[in-house]
Amino acid sequence: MNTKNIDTIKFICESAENYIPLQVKDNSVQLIYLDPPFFKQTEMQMYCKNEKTLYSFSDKWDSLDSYINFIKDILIKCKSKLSNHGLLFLHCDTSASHYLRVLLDSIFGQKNFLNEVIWSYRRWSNTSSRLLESHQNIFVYSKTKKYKFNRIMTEYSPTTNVDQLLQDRIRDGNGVVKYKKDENENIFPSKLKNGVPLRDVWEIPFLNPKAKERTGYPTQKPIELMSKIIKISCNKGDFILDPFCGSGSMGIAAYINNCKYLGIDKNVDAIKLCEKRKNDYYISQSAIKDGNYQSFNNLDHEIKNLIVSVNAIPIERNKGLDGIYSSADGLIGIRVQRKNESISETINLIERASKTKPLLKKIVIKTHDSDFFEIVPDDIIIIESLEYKINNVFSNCENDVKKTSKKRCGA
Amino acid sequence: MNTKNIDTIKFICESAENYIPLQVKDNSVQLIYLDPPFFKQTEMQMYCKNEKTLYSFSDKWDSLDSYINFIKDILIKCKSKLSNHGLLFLHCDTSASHYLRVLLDSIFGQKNFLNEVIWSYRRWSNTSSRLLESHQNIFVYSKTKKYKFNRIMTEYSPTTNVDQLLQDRIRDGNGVVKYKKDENENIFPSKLKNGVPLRDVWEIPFLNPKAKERTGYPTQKPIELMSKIIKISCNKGDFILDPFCGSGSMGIAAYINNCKYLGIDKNVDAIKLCEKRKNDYYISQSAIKDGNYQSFNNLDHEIKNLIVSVNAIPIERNKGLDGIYSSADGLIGIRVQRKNESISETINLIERASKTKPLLKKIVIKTHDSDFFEIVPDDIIIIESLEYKINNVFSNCENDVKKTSKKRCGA
DNA sequence: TCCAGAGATGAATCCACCC
DNA sequence: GGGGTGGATTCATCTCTGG
Repeated sequence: MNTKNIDTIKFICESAENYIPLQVKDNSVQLIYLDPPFFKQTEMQMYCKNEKTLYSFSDKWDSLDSYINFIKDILIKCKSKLSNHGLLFLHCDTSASHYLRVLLDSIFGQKNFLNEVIWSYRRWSNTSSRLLESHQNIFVYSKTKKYKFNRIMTEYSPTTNVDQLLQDRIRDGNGVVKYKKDENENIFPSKLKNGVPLRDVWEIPFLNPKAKERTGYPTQKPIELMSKIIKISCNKGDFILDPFCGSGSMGIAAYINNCKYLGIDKNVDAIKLCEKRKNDYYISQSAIKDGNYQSFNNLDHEIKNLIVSVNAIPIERNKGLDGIYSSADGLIGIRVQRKNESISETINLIERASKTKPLLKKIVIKTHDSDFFEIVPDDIIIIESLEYKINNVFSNCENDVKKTSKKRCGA
Repeated sequence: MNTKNIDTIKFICESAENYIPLQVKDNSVQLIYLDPPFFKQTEMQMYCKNEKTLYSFSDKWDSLDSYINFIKDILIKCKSKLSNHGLLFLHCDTSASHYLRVLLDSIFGQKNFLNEVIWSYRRWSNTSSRLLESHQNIFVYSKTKKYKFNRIMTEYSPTTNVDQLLQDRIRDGNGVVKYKKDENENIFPSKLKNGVPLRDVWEIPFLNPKAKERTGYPTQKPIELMSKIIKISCNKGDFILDPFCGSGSMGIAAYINNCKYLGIDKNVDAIKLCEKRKNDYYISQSAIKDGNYQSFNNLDHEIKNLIVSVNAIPIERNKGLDGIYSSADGLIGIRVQRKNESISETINLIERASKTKPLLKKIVIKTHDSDFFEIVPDDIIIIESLEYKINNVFSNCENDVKKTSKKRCGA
């Protein structure tokens, strides 16, 4: 039984600063999500082939002041619409986050600051003379101290001590925490724990350029991120206001989470896109996050260590290839012989994997004795692993000693 | 040969704002790391059982203004000491990060902002009606555009397509990137690859209350974090200034990374602790070894891995001996040739170290070419390291090619 | 000094191909 | 045919060069 109602998701083409004061009821909004231009001082644009549309908006400003004043106006108008139980999320990045938060402090009060959420992601990149920017900031403020905040629990860290979860604890006379026991040294099972509270750093994949979820709108946010914000702040039926709705990701998330929603954007193309998406949306599954992708597990720890120790690049995605060594004169492929693999199998695997690859040579690292490969191809070089060689020294020494003692016996 | 010198690590008990203008030379500092009170409006304290000392400092302020003015004074004094190539790192948390960054903008200029580093960690805590705070912010500014920034490369994502790393690409007429091919559809091998630039979000474990590295000082920072900051901004011998040195973690990291260092703190107990930590070689050693800090001491780590991987016992405190293998019939010593060590030095070292030890054989692992040792003692076995052999594969290839072309010439 | 345009780059998704 | 494997692609960043 689908209780969702698409009619509670609305998109309006208007200026937020004009529309909100007139059309939204005071104190009626549970969640305000603001994703304004970030003060990048550039024109944001992207051509969408499917739609044959050039989506664009301007993020160029005369000055920081004019940008801040623009946001200030909207924030003040938003505040009066926010319910006393409601939360406001302002999404920005390092470009102007500090000025925006000073502004938020002045409008909502320092005491109503709740969190700085860090949306952290890994993304394609290029070398640069600074660190690769791979996070955005989301500030969370409430209007009053009576705000609603859904506690979301996450899984325990793998290093958590099991006893902590299973046994009740108590403070002894000296204030030291001990496991609680009765006079017969029986432990007390603890009340059911339900996990660790949600952190303020969120690792959520950035929308990949090839992701189906992509609409072609610049700065599109992942639905997974929007959904997390809703889960914290809203129950079913709550009203969400999104004054810079862009491609409408928050609207889709609102629909999924059974919330009412109003998205506003002054860009006609954006609103057209939102309406289209409302009827036909797609959420990409992150293959790497789900751990479904077997090919990523090719390298176990030992082999990866070995590859890294010789300054080669580990390759996790290809079956017959463990690493690439990048020398001044060309690229060399490496494969390490596996435990249950004969050397001829190893050679076959790397040969197959590198058939189409411009590798100058291929190195096979022999880790143990197995069969003898009579015809080793020209471009294959077999090298014995250090472990293999040292172990051989050890066993040879032992043989020597045995020989010696035999002689002694014989003498 | 140990080039580290503990005398270049200095701790001073003084007020930074008084000491710095008088005692530090203008434009002389490569890295200024500031870890001031965070404006928590509370007394920070922690009782250390071992030392029987209550470490504490006040983070209470009359007003935000008085806090900001205090920091402003220090920042201005620091700026004049910073070299034109230098970097300043200001460590803070959400309490006042925005006001601090506005201040930094005003002193260093918006254009000299480089990064906001997010130090992200998992931490135990009770549930609360907000998200669990689990990050701190570090702002990076330069004094001029001529700053020095060491590019640190990290591993490629496991999902990266190998072909991308192996083949050259080119933009076609429509600006679309394609693999480069000649008229015969032959691909072009790509240039040397060296990884992905370091991100601005750093996942580094928080010092848990039981960690050996813990000194008992509140707000103590992990050496791994300090070391990363140094690696970005400093070369060997560079000068680091730390006006709020606290427990002295940056000093230890400076020592590990061969940098000169001046730490200042007005708290007597803090400076006493720093001095103790500096002289207690064991503490700093354990800090390096116990925390999975592969990054500081790659060689040590690699060698230890190697020793363990062949089921030998690593020897930590002996100059000439890295490991001992215990065979049924006797003991075998192992030493790995160090970077600045000739093979004869390596052999001499292990010979000297094992003079009084009942070793059946000694294994020397050759990592690079140096001198040729004509008379190798009977009980020494020289084995080439994997990295050495892989490096040599290529020069052998080149020799082959040369031989072939010689033949061709001759023909 | 600043801007425009070209060149490089890699995460990870989609999808073609192969057994 | 279906599941696994890997090839090609997209595009937001950064660098560099020339006007």
